[in-house]
Amino acid sequence: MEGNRGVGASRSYVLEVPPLSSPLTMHQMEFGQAEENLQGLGFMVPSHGISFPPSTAGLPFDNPTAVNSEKPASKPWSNEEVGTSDPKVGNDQNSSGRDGADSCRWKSASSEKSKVKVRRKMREPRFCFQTRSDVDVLDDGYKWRKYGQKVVKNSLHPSYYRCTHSNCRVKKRVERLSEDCRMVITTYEGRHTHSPCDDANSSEHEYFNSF
DNA sequence: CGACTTTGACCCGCGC
DNA sequence: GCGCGGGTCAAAGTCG
Repeated sequence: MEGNRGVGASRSYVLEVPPLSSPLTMHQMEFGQAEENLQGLGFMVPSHGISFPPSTAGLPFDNPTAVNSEKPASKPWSNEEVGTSDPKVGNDQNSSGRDGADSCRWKSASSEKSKVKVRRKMREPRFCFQTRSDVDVLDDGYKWRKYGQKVVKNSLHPSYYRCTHSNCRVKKRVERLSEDCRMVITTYEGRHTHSPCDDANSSEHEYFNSF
């Protein structure tokens, strides 16, 4: 797309994933420590109640290497509501969100459309960060189901994932930089309504639940 | 057989 | 208003 469609306030980070030790497993990582690292490094921990990179928070990385790296290509995600509409977003997400759409497809009735429009504008809070990894899908403790992939500009093949947990509408988008295939940009949208343990039985993931 | 992935089509928002 | 491009749907295919 030409113009930045409202380059959003999506937060972005760059994390370097150690090449070995399957970067995606949340192994023995000290999440608390990780968080400190993040903050110490200037990572922004949202203070307004949105889910910190839902599960991204404690990402499985020991050593985040860079900070606040803007996404290379402008991403169209206007994230204005990040700081303002969390509660609404949460409600929307839980009550009418896409699930509404699940039962009554949003492309059907015209009356629905108006709702949808509103909903569409009310984007979920988003977090994006970059990682250097050979694998696309980070094991953040949640279970994801791919629901789409598309070739877009400035990105090879962004994949779209949705949390498989019922009533959880969290989505994430995974894309690789065209310039550096090892760079993976993961964007989380929404907030988990359950703990990672519901999906993956790992005590480490309990940490995420605090967000 | 159920869960998941792939993929083409569709819809909508935004810039011009 | 039009066209482009991103995001999502859903049928079909694949896998365990």
